Amino acid sequence: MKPPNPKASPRKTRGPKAQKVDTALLLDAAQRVFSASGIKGASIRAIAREAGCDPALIYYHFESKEAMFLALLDRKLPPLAQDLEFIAEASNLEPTYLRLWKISRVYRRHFSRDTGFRAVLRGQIVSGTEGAKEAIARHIQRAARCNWAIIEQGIQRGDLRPDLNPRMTGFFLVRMFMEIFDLVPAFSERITQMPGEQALVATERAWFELFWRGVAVPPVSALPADLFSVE
Amino acid sequence: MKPPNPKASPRKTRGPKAQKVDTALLLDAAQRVFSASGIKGASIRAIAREAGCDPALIYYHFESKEAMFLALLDRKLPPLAQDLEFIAEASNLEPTYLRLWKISRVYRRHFSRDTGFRAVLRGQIVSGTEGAKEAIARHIQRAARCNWAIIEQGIQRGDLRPDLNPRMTGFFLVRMFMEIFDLVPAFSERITQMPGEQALVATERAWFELFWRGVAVPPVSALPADLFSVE
DNA sequence: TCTCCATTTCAACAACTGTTGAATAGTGTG
DNA sequence: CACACTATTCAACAGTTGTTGAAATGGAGA
Repeated sequence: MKPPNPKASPRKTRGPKAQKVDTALLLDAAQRVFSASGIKGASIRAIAREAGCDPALIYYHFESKEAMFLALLDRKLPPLAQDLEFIAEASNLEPTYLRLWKISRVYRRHFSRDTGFRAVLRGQIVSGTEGAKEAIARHIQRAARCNWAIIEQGIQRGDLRPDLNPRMTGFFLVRMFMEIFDLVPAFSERITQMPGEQALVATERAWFELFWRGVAVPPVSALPADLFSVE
Repeated sequence: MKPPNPKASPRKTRGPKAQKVDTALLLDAAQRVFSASGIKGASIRAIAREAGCDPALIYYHFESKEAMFLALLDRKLPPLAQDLEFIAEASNLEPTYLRLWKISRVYRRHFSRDTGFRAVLRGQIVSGTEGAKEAIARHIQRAARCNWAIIEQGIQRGDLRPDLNPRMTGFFLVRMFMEIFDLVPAFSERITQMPGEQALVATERAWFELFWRGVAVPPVSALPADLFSVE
Protein backbone atom coordinates (compact mmCIF):
# COMPACT_ATOMS: atom_id res chain seq x y z
CA MET A 1 0.00 0.00 0.00
CA LYS A 2 1.71 3.20 -1.10
CA PRO A 3 1.56 6.21 1.22
CA PRO A 4 -0.77 8.99 0.13
CA ASN A 5 0.81 11.18 -2.49
CA PRO A 6 1.24 14.61 -0.93
CA LYS A 7 1.03 16.23 -4.35
CA ALA A 8 -2.39 14.73 -4.75
CA SER A 9 -3.95 16.60 -1.83
CA PRO A 10 -6.72 18.85 -3.02
CA ARG A 11 -5.68 22.45 -3.41
CA LYS A 12 -7.80 24.83 -1.46
CA THR A 13 -9.69 27.31 -3.50
CA ARG A 14 -8.87 30.99 -3.17
CA GLY A 15 -10.90 34.13 -3.84
CA PRO A 16 -14.49 34.82 -2.80
CA LYS A 17 -15.49 31.20 -2.41
CA ALA A 18 -12.47 30.40 -0.30
CA GLN A 19 -12.95 29.61 3.34
CA LYS A 20 -14.15 32.86 4.78
CA VAL A 21 -12.09 34.11 7.68
CA ASP A 22 -13.08 37.39 9.21
CA THR A 23 -10.77 39.38 11.43
CA ALA A 24 -12.81 38.60 14.55
CA LEU A 25 -12.06 34.93 14.09
CA LEU A 26 -8.38 35.73 13.62
CA LEU A 27 -8.37 37.80 16.77
CA ASP A 28 -10.10 35.08 18.77
CA ALA A 29 -7.44 32.64 17.61
CA ALA A 30 -4.67 35.10 18.41
CA GLN A 31 -6.02 35.64 21.88
CA ARG A 32 -6.05 31.92 22.58
CA VAL A 33 -2.51 31.45 21.32
CA PHE A 34 -1.21 34.57 23.08
CA SER A 35 -2.79 33.33 26.30
CA ALA A 36 -1.12 29.96 26.02
CA SER A 37 2.28 30.99 24.73
CA GLY A 38 2.78 34.70 25.30
CA ILE A 39 3.12 37.14 22.46
CA LYS A 40 6.68 36.32 21.50
CA GLY A 41 6.06 32.60 21.90
CA ALA A 42 2.96 32.73 19.73
CA SER A 43 4.01 32.07 16.15
CA ILE A 44 2.09 33.43 13.21
CA ARG A 45 1.75 29.86 12.00
CA ALA A 46 0.31 28.73 15.35
CA ILE A 47 -2.27 31.50 15.16
CA ALA A 48 -3.09 30.54 11.58
CA ARG A 49 -3.46 26.89 12.57
CA GLU A 50 -5.76 27.90 15.41
CA ALA A 51 -7.84 29.99 13.00
CA GLY A 52 -7.76 27.33 10.29
CA CYS A 53 -6.29 29.57 7.60
CA ASP A 54 -3.04 30.21 5.80
CA PRO A 55 -0.42 32.29 7.67
CA ALA A 56 -0.16 34.78 4.81
CA LEU A 57 -3.74 35.79 5.48
CA ILE A 58 -2.70 37.19 8.81
CA TYR A 59 -0.35 39.55 6.99
CA TYR A 60 -3.14 40.52 4.67
CA HIS A 61 -5.31 41.65 7.60
CA PHE A 62 -2.72 42.77 10.13
CA GLU A 63 0.72 44.25 9.96
CA SER A 64 2.22 42.18 12.76
CA LYS A 65 1.57 40.25 15.95
CA GLU A 66 1.76 43.47 17.88
CA ALA A 67 -0.91 44.93 15.63
CA MET A 68 -3.08 41.93 16.47
CA PHE A 69 -2.51 42.48 20.13
CA LEU A 70 -3.44 46.15 19.81
CA ALA A 71 -6.53 45.18 17.84
CA LEU A 72 -7.53 42.87 20.67
CA LEU A 73 -7.24 45.77 23.10
CA ASP A 74 -9.23 48.00 20.77
CA ARG A 75 -11.91 45.35 20.63
CA LYS A 76 -12.10 44.62 24.30
CA LEU A 77 -11.46 47.72 26.32
CA PRO A 78 -13.83 50.35 24.89
CA PRO A 79 -17.00 48.37 25.78
CA LEU A 80 -15.66 48.00 29.31
CA ALA A 81 -15.03 51.72 29.54
CA GLN A 82 -18.50 52.43 28.21
CA ASP A 83 -20.13 50.33 30.88
CA LEU A 84 -18.08 52.13 33.51
CA GLU A 85 -18.99 55.52 32.08
CA PHE A 86 -22.62 54.64 32.56
CA ILE A 87 -22.10 53.95 36.26
CA ALA A 88 -19.94 57.04 36.65
CA GLU A 89 -22.54 59.52 35.43
CA ALA A 90 -22.84 62.33 37.94
CA SER A 91 -26.61 61.99 37.82
CA ASN A 92 -26.34 58.45 39.13
CA LEU A 93 -27.70 58.63 42.66
CA GLU A 94 -27.26 55.02 43.61
CA PRO A 95 -25.49 54.39 46.91
CA THR A 96 -21.71 54.54 46.69
CA TYR A 97 -21.19 50.98 47.84
CA LEU A 98 -23.54 49.80 45.08
CA ARG A 99 -21.69 51.75 42.44
CA LEU A 100 -18.36 50.36 43.62
CA TRP A 101 -19.75 46.86 43.56
CA LYS A 102 -21.11 47.42 40.08
CA ILE A 103 -17.63 48.43 38.96
CA SER A 104 -16.49 44.96 39.88
CA ARG A 105 -19.41 43.42 37.97
CA VAL A 106 -18.35 45.26 34.86
CA TYR A 107 -14.81 43.95 35.11
CA ARG A 108 -16.14 40.50 35.77
CA ARG A 109 -18.39 40.58 32.73
CA HIS A 110 -15.70 41.76 30.40
CA PHE A 111 -12.72 39.83 31.70
CA SER A 112 -13.87 36.72 33.42
CA ARG A 113 -13.12 34.45 30.48
CA ASP A 114 -9.72 35.84 29.62
CA THR A 115 -7.59 33.97 32.04
CA GLY A 116 -4.26 33.68 30.28
CA PHE A 117 -4.68 36.93 28.46
CA ARG A 118 -4.29 38.98 31.58
CA ALA A 119 -0.81 37.64 32.16
CA VAL A 120 -0.01 38.71 28.62
CA LEU A 121 -1.38 42.18 29.27
CA ARG A 122 0.73 42.49 32.39
CA GLY A 123 3.79 41.33 30.52
CA GLN A 124 3.21 44.01 27.92
CA ILE A 125 2.66 46.67 30.56
CA VAL A 126 5.97 45.81 32.16
CA SER A 127 8.16 44.67 29.27
CA GLY A 128 6.35 45.53 26.04
CA THR A 129 7.24 47.97 23.31
CA GLU A 130 6.51 51.62 23.87
CA GLY A 131 3.69 51.36 21.35
CA ALA A 132 2.00 48.60 23.28
CA LYS A 133 2.51 50.30 26.62
CA GLU A 134 1.06 53.52 25.31
CA ALA A 135 -2.01 51.81 23.87
CA ILE A 136 -2.66 49.87 27.04
CA ALA A 137 -2.24 52.98 29.13
CA ARG A 138 -4.65 54.93 26.95
CA HIS A 139 -7.36 52.33 27.23
CA ILE A 140 -6.86 51.73 30.91
CA GLN A 141 -6.89 55.46 31.57
CA ARG A 142 -10.32 55.86 30.08
CA ALA A 143 -11.70 53.10 32.32
CA ALA A 144 -9.77 54.29 35.35
CA ARG A 145 -11.11 57.83 35.03
CA CYS A 146 -14.59 56.48 35.59
CA ASN A 147 -13.48 54.71 38.74
CA TRP A 148 -11.86 57.86 40.05
CA ALA A 149 -14.97 59.89 39.34
CA ILE A 150 -17.16 57.45 41.27
CA ILE A 151 -14.79 57.55 44.22
CA GLU A 152 -14.56 61.33 44.14
CA GLN A 153 -18.34 61.54 44.11
CA GLY A 154 -18.42 59.11 47.03
CA ILE A 155 -16.06 61.38 48.95
CA GLN A 156 -18.17 64.45 48.12
CA ARG A 157 -21.32 62.67 49.25
CA GLY A 158 -19.64 61.90 52.57
CA ASP A 159 -19.72 58.13 52.04
CA LEU A 160 -15.94 57.67 51.68
CA ARG A 161 -12.97 58.88 53.66
CA PRO A 162 -11.96 62.39 52.62
CA ASP A 163 -8.25 61.51 52.79
CA LEU A 164 -8.53 58.83 50.09
CA ASN A 165 -6.57 59.31 46.90
CA PRO A 166 -9.15 58.37 44.25
CA ARG A 167 -6.56 57.06 41.82
CA MET A 168 -4.94 54.76 44.32
CA THR A 169 -8.27 53.64 45.71
CA GLY A 170 -9.57 52.82 42.26
CA PHE A 171 -6.37 50.89 41.60
CA PHE A 172 -6.80 48.85 44.78
CA LEU A 173 -10.45 48.07 44.12
CA VAL A 174 -9.98 46.94 40.54
CA ARG A 175 -6.61 45.24 40.69
CA MET A 176 -7.69 42.98 43.51
CA PHE A 177 -10.71 41.84 41.56
CA MET A 178 -8.44 41.05 38.64
CA GLU A 179 -6.15 39.08 40.93
CA ILE A 180 -9.15 37.17 42.19
CA PHE A 181 -10.40 36.34 38.66
CA ASP A 182 -6.94 35.14 37.67
CA LEU A 183 -5.73 33.25 40.66
CA VAL A 184 -8.68 31.95 42.60
CA PRO A 185 -9.79 29.54 39.86
CA ALA A 186 -6.28 28.08 39.80
CA PHE A 187 -5.82 27.98 43.53
CA SER A 188 -9.33 27.77 44.89
CA GLU A 189 -8.69 24.86 47.22
CA ARG A 190 -5.63 26.46 48.73
CA ILE A 191 -7.09 29.92 49.22
CA THR A 192 -10.56 29.09 50.38
CA GLN A 193 -10.83 25.35 50.93
CA MET A 194 -13.89 25.56 48.71
CA PRO A 195 -14.31 24.34 45.16
CA GLY A 196 -14.27 26.48 42.00
CA GLU A 197 -17.10 28.94 41.50
CA GLN A 198 -18.03 28.99 45.17
CA ALA A 199 -14.48 29.99 46.00
CA LEU A 200 -14.60 32.83 43.50
CA VAL A 201 -17.84 34.22 44.88
CA ALA A 202 -16.72 33.90 48.49
CA THR A 203 -13.40 35.59 47.79
CA GLU A 204 -14.99 38.46 45.89
CA ARG A 205 -17.34 39.09 48.82
CA ALA A 206 -14.61 38.90 51.40
CA TRP A 207 -12.58 41.35 49.38
CA PHE A 208 -15.37 43.81 48.92
CA GLU A 209 -16.20 43.72 52.62
CA LEU A 210 -12.60 44.37 53.58
CA PHE A 211 -12.33 47.13 50.99
CA TRP A 212 -15.54 48.75 52.15
CA ARG A 213 -14.43 48.77 55.78
CA GLY A 214 -11.21 50.36 54.64
CA VAL A 215 -12.79 53.24 52.77
CA ALA A 216 -16.19 53.90 54.28
CA VAL A 217 -17.44 56.73 56.44
CA PRO A 218 -18.57 56.18 59.12
CA PRO A 219 -16.22 53.27 59.76
CA VAL A 220 -17.87 49.90 59.34
CA SER A 221 -21.00 51.22 57.77
CA ALA A 222 -23.05 48.21 56.97
CA LEU A 223 -23.43 46.68 53.54
CA PRO A 224 -26.93 45.43 52.82
CA ALA A 225 -27.41 41.70 52.62
CA ASP A 226 -28.66 41.67 49.04
CA LEU A 227 -25.78 43.66 47.57
CA PHE A 228 -23.94 40.59 46.34
CA SER A 229 -26.85 39.43 44.26
CA VAL A 230 -26.48 42.47 42.01
CA GLU A 231 -25.07 41.42 38.65
CA MET B 1 39.48 45.36 1.28
CA LYS B 2 38.32 41.77 1.72
CA PRO B 3 35.85 41.00 4.52
CA PRO B 4 37.18 39.15 7.54
CA ASN B 5 37.48 35.42 6.95
CA PRO B 6 34.95 33.74 9.24
CA LYS B 7 36.99 30.53 9.35
CA ALA B 8 39.85 32.50 10.82
CA SER B 9 37.98 33.46 13.97
CA PRO B 10 39.67 32.07 17.04
CA ARG B 11 38.19 28.87 18.35
CA LYS B 12 37.18 29.07 21.94
CA THR B 13 38.90 26.71 24.26
CA ARG B 14 36.92 23.95 25.94
CA GLY B 15 37.48 21.98 29.13
CA PRO B 16 38.40 23.38 32.54
CA LYS B 17 40.04 26.53 31.26
CA ALA B 18 37.10 27.40 29.10
CA GLN B 19 35.01 30.39 30.01
CA LYS B 20 33.55 29.44 33.35
CA VAL B 21 29.81 29.64 33.46
CA ASP B 22 28.15 28.59 36.66
CA THR B 23 24.50 27.72 36.87
CA ALA B 24 23.68 30.91 38.76
CA LEU B 25 24.82 32.95 35.80
CA LEU B 26 22.73 30.79 33.49
CA LEU B 27 19.71 31.25 35.69
CA ASP B 28 20.20 35.02 35.85
CA ALA B 29 20.32 35.08 32.06
CA ALA B 30 17.26 32.86 31.80
CA GLN B 31 15.33 35.10 34.13
CA ARG B 32 16.12 38.15 32.05
CA VAL B 33 15.12 36.45 28.82
CA PHE B 34 11.99 34.88 30.32
CA SER B 35 11.00 38.30 31.64
CA ALA B 36 11.37 39.91 28.25
CA SER B 37 9.96 37.18 26.05
CA GLY B 38 7.99 34.75 28.17
CA ILE B 39 9.01 31.16 28.60
CA LYS B 40 7.86 29.92 25.23
CA GLY B 41 9.27 32.96 23.48
CA ALA B 42 12.63 32.61 25.15
CA SER B 43 14.85 30.52 22.93
CA ILE B 44 17.67 28.44 24.31
CA ARG B 45 19.99 30.33 21.99
CA ALA B 46 18.76 33.68 23.32
CA ILE B 47 19.47 32.54 26.85
CA ALA B 48 22.90 31.32 25.82
CA ARG B 49 23.65 34.64 24.10
CA GLU B 50 22.56 36.46 27.24
CA ALA B 51 24.84 34.25 29.35
CA GLY B 52 27.70 34.45 26.87
CA CYS B 53 28.05 30.69 26.41
CA ASP B 54 27.23 27.97 23.92
CA PRO B 55 23.63 26.73 23.81
CA ALA B 56 24.70 23.12 24.32
CA LEU B 57 25.95 24.11 27.76
CA ILE B 58 22.42 24.78 28.84
CA TYR B 59 21.58 21.18 28.05
CA TYR B 60 24.58 20.05 30.02
CA HIS B 61 23.31 21.83 33.14
CA PHE B 62 19.54 21.66 32.70
CA GLU B 63 17.15 19.28 31.06
CA SER B 64 14.92 21.92 29.51
CA LYS B 65 13.65 25.47 29.73
CA GLU B 66 11.01 24.36 32.16
CA ALA B 67 13.73 22.88 34.35
CA MET B 68 15.42 26.28 34.32
CA PHE B 69 12.21 27.96 35.33
CA LEU B 70 11.74 25.50 38.17
CA ALA B 71 15.33 26.04 39.26
CA LEU B 72 14.65 29.77 39.37
CA LEU B 73 11.71 29.11 41.67
CA ASP B 74 13.82 26.80 43.80
CA ARG B 75 16.42 29.53 44.08
CA LYS B 76 14.09 32.37 44.84
CA LEU B 77 11.19 31.20 46.89
CA PRO B 78 12.74 29.27 49.82
CA PRO B 79 14.66 32.32 51.18
CA LEU B 80 11.41 34.30 51.02
CA ALA B 81 9.61 31.58 52.93
CA GLN B 82 12.39 31.45 55.49
CA ASP B 83 12.13 35.17 56.18
CA LEU B 84 8.39 34.81 56.60
CA GLU B 85 8.79 31.84 58.92
CA PHE B 86 10.89 34.02 61.15
CA ILE B 87 8.12 36.60 61.46
CA ALA B 88 5.49 33.89 61.92
CA GLU B 89 7.08 32.28 64.97
CA ALA B 90 4.43 31.94 67.67
CA SER B 91 6.88 33.42 70.17
CA ASN B 92 6.98 36.64 68.21
CA LEU B 93 5.16 39.17 70.35
CA GLU B 94 5.46 42.16 68.10
CA PRO B 95 2.21 44.02 67.40
CA THR B 96 0.10 42.47 64.69
CA TYR B 97 0.19 45.53 62.44
CA LEU B 98 3.98 45.47 62.60
CA ARG B 99 4.15 41.84 61.67
CA LEU B 100 1.80 42.38 58.74
CA TRP B 101 3.86 45.31 57.56
CA LYS B 102 6.99 43.22 57.87
CA ILE B 103 5.42 40.62 55.62
CA SER B 104 5.27 43.25 52.92
CA ARG B 105 8.91 44.18 53.51
CA VAL B 106 9.91 40.58 52.97
CA TYR B 107 8.10 40.45 49.64
CA ARG B 108 9.58 43.76 48.68
CA ARG B 109 13.09 42.59 49.47
CA HIS B 110 12.79 39.39 47.53
CA PHE B 111 10.74 40.51 44.56
CA SER B 112 11.22 44.18 43.98
CA ARG B 113 13.68 43.70 41.13
CA ASP B 114 11.80 41.00 39.27
CA THR B 115 9.41 43.07 37.32
CA GLY B 116 8.84 41.05 34.17
CA PHE B 117 9.31 37.77 35.93
CA ARG B 118 6.09 38.09 37.84
CA ALA B 119 4.08 38.18 34.65
CA VAL B 120 5.84 34.97 33.67
CA LEU B 121 4.97 33.41 36.99
CA ARG B 122 1.36 34.37 36.55
CA GLY B 123 1.31 32.97 33.06
CA GLN B 124 2.61 29.67 34.36
CA ILE B 125 0.09 29.62 37.19
CA VAL B 126 -2.72 30.05 34.72
CA SER B 127 -1.51 28.31 31.57
CA GLY B 128 1.61 26.35 32.46
CA THR B 129 2.26 22.63 32.54
CA GLU B 130 1.01 20.65 35.49
CA GLY B 131 4.60 20.26 36.65
CA ALA B 132 5.16 24.00 36.73
CA LYS B 133 1.83 24.70 38.40
CA GLU B 134 2.53 22.12 41.07
CA ALA B 135 5.99 23.48 41.82
CA ILE B 136 4.73 27.05 42.02
CA ALA B 137 1.88 26.02 44.26
CA ARG B 138 4.22 24.12 46.58
CA HIS B 139 6.51 27.08 47.01
CA ILE B 140 3.75 29.61 47.38
CA GLN B 141 2.00 27.39 49.91
CA ARG B 142 4.98 27.38 52.20
CA ALA B 143 5.11 31.18 52.20
CA ALA B 144 1.36 31.52 52.44
CA ARG B 145 1.19 29.30 55.50
CA CYS B 146 3.30 31.80 57.39
CA ASN B 147 0.95 34.60 56.41
CA TRP B 148 -2.06 32.61 57.57
CA ALA B 149 -0.39 31.83 60.87
CA ILE B 150 0.34 35.49 61.55
CA ILE B 151 -3.24 36.42 60.75
CA GLU B 152 -4.63 33.62 62.91
CA GLN B 153 -2.43 34.77 65.78
CA GLY B 154 -3.70 38.31 65.20
CA ILE B 155 -7.26 37.08 65.49
CA GLN B 156 -6.46 35.13 68.65
CA ARG B 157 -4.81 38.17 70.19
CA GLY B 158 -7.95 40.18 69.48
CA ASP B 159 -6.24 42.53 67.05
CA LEU B 160 -8.04 41.32 63.92
CA ARG B 161 -11.66 40.65 63.09
CA PRO B 162 -12.71 37.19 64.21
CA ASP B 163 -14.71 36.63 61.01
CA LEU B 164 -11.68 36.96 58.73
CA ASN B 165 -10.67 33.97 56.65
CA PRO B 166 -6.90 33.89 57.16
CA ARG B 167 -6.20 32.43 53.74
CA MET B 168 -8.16 35.05 51.87
CA THR B 169 -6.83 37.83 54.03
CA GLY B 170 -3.27 36.72 53.42
CA PHE B 171 -4.03 36.58 49.71
CA PHE B 172 -5.37 40.14 49.71
CA LEU B 173 -2.46 41.54 51.70
CA VAL B 174 0.25 39.98 49.58
CA ARG B 175 -1.27 40.09 46.14
CA MET B 176 -1.89 43.82 46.37
CA PHE B 177 1.71 44.47 47.28
CA MET B 178 2.74 42.44 44.26
CA GLU B 179 0.40 44.47 42.07
CA ILE B 180 1.92 47.62 43.45
CA PHE B 181 5.51 46.47 42.80
CA ASP B 182 4.59 45.50 39.22
CA LEU B 183 2.35 48.25 38.06
CA VAL B 184 3.14 51.39 39.99
CA PRO B 185 6.61 51.80 38.47
CA ALA B 186 5.07 51.54 35.01
CA PHE B 187 2.13 53.79 35.71
CA SER B 188 3.29 56.01 38.54
CA GLU B 189 2.21 59.28 36.98
CA ARG B 190 -1.26 58.01 36.20
CA ILE B 191 -1.93 56.36 39.53
CA THR B 192 -0.43 58.87 41.89
CA GLN B 193 0.63 61.96 39.96
CA MET B 194 4.00 61.49 41.65
CA PRO B 195 7.24 60.30 40.13
CA GLY B 196 8.79 56.80 40.50
CA GLU B 197 9.98 55.74 43.91
CA GLN B 198 7.86 58.33 45.73
CA ALA B 199 4.79 56.88 44.02
CA LEU B 200 5.70 53.38 45.12
CA VAL B 201 6.14 54.37 48.76
CA ALA B 202 2.97 56.43 48.83
CA THR B 203 0.92 53.65 47.24
CA GLU B 204 2.25 51.02 49.60
CA ARG B 205 1.30 53.18 52.57
CA ALA B 206 -2.14 53.96 51.25
CA TRP B 207 -2.72 50.27 50.66
CA PHE B 208 -1.57 49.23 54.09
CA GLU B 209 -3.75 51.87 55.75
CA LEU B 210 -6.80 50.74 53.82
CA PHE B 211 -6.03 47.11 54.55
CA TRP B 212 -5.54 47.81 58.24
CA ARG B 213 -8.84 49.63 58.51
CA GLY B 214 -10.47 46.68 56.80
CA VAL B 215 -9.18 44.04 59.17
CA ALA B 216 -8.52 45.70 62.53
CA VAL B 217 -10.35 45.44 65.82
CA PRO B 218 -11.42 47.88 67.10
CA PRO B 219 -12.27 49.50 63.79
CA VAL B 220 -9.85 52.23 62.77
CA SER B 221 -7.30 51.38 65.40
CA ALA B 222 -4.45 53.75 64.80
CA LEU B 223 -1.20 52.84 63.12
CA PRO B 224 1.83 54.50 64.69
CA ALA B 225 3.52 57.19 62.64
CA ASP B 226 6.90 55.45 62.49
CA LEU B 227 5.59 52.13 61.17
CA PHE B 228 6.46 52.90 57.59
CA SER B 229 10.10 53.46 58.36
CA VAL B 230 10.47 49.78 59.27
CA GLU B 231 12.45 47.97 56.60
C1' DT C 1 -15.98 40.36 -22.78
C1' DC C 2 -12.53 42.50 -20.14
C1' DT C 3 -10.73 44.80 -16.16
C1' DC C 4 -10.45 45.66 -11.51
C1' DC C 5 -10.78 44.42 -6.88
C1' DA C 6 -10.91 41.71 -2.67
C1' DT C 7 -9.73 37.65 -0.43
C1' DT C 8 -7.31 33.55 0.21
C1' DT C 9 -3.76 30.19 -0.74
C1' DC C 10 0.67 28.48 -2.50
C1' DA C 11 5.53 28.39 -2.76
C1' DA C 12 9.73 29.80 -1.59
C1' DC C 13 13.56 31.79 0.89
C1' DA C 14 16.63 33.00 4.62
C1' DA C 15 16.89 32.84 9.26
C1' DC C 16 16.20 30.75 13.48
C1' DT C 17 15.32 26.92 16.50
C1' DG C 18 15.98 22.64 19.68
C1' DT C 19 18.83 19.14 20.28
C1' DT C 20 22.47 15.77 19.80
C1' DG C 21 27.02 13.54 19.48
C1' DA C 22 31.67 14.33 19.08
C1' DA C 23 35.68 16.94 20.11
C1' DT C 24 38.49 19.55 23.16
C1' DA C 25 40.99 20.62 27.28
C1' DG C 26 42.42 20.05 31.72
C1' DT C 27 42.73 17.43 36.28
C1' DG C 28 43.07 13.56 39.28
C1' DT C 29 43.86 8.73 40.21
C1' DG C 30 45.73 4.13 39.89
C1' DC D 1 51.28 6.49 31.35
C1' DA D 2 46.42 5.58 30.49
C1' DC D 3 41.96 6.26 31.75
C1' DA D 4 37.94 8.45 33.66
C1' DC D 5 35.66 12.47 34.59
C1' DT D 6 34.05 17.28 34.17
C1' DA D 7 32.88 21.36 31.72
C1' DT D 8 32.64 23.71 27.49
C1' DT D 9 32.48 24.29 22.51
C1' DC D 10 31.75 22.91 17.68
C1' DA D 11 29.15 21.10 14.02
C1' DA D 12 25.35 19.31 12.15
C1' DC D 13 20.63 18.02 11.33
C1' DA D 14 15.69 18.30 10.89
C1' DG D 15 12.20 21.16 11.89
C1' DT D 16 10.00 25.64 12.45
C1' DT D 17 9.59 30.40 11.68
C1' DG D 18 8.48 35.21 9.58
C1' DT D 19 7.61 37.11 5.54
C1' DT D 20 7.01 38.02 0.68
C1' DG D 21 5.40 37.87 -4.13
C1' DA D 22 2.69 35.49 -7.21
C1' DA D 23 -1.23 32.82 -8.32
C1' DA D 24 -5.96 31.59 -8.08
C1' DT D 25 -10.76 32.60 -7.65
C1' DG D 26 -15.00 34.79 -8.00
C1' DG D 27 -17.99 38.98 -8.31
C1' DA D 28 -19.12 43.52 -9.96
C1' DG D 29 -19.11 47.03 -13.25
C1' DA D 30 -18.22 49.18 -17.74
